Amino acid sequence: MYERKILPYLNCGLDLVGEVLYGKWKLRILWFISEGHKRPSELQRKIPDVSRRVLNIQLRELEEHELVKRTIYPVMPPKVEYDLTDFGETLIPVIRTIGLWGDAHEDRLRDVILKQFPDRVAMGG
Amino acid sequence: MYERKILPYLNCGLDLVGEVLYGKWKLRILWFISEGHKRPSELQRKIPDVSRRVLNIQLRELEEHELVKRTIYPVMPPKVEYDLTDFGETLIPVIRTIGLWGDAHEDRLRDVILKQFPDRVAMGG
DNA sequence: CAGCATCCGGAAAGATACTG
DNA sequence: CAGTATCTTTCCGGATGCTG
Repeated sequence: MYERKILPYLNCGLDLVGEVLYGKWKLRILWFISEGHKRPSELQRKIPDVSRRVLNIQLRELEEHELVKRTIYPVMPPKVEYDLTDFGETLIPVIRTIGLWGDAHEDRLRDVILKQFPDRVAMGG
Repeated sequence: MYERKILPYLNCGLDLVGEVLYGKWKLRILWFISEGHKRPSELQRKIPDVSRRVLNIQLRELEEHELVKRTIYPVMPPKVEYDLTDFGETLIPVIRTIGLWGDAHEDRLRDVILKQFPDRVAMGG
């Protein structure tokens, strides 16, 4: 597990949110789990660009931040499911707001992001 | 200027937002600028934990993403002001939503974040 | 005051191989 | 299927010093 550096700057809600949402895939992970409990393999299928290792790390962090909870079924083969906690549920409207803005401005966002990489391809991952 | 790696995964609004908001201080920078145009030195006074170099870099990125615009006054000593663009303005309600959630859950957030660092101090930056 | 150049430490994320 | 351990790359963010 990575250890984030000391955080003396956490003096406003914005920074605190930034802390728990820090991580390249967390928004999408939370979003998918919000659809209903998900198994790790499902999440990876939904987010194929993330490696299993990083997926696990970010799930662990979300778990430590009490946004998701993990249920382990003692069966063979192993089965694990992730759900949102009640706390995590409260975050979903926020993520939804973010996603809606992103969707509403998708074309422009793609433009301004990709103009930095004129030689690179965006889609087709 | 940093160059982010190739981005084949940008296939939903959530990812796109993550891309333009990626950066430790961008939420707060945008938030402060949304109060009205700000000079770099003002921003640094408001966010003392950020170095001038990083502040400039993130301002540049926000500028490239067309969320803020920079006005240079040809005077001596130099004077520069940052404002939100119209595009940037549309993001403010989103940031506000994020901040409100963070404020509403400030205590709990501080708990879950800091329990990872039992030996460290949170405030007083 | 505004901003850039250079150097640098360390965290985030990726690749691979392995265990239960 | 779920998860960890190790190694490596990328690159974010910080410190300092210089220019206009």
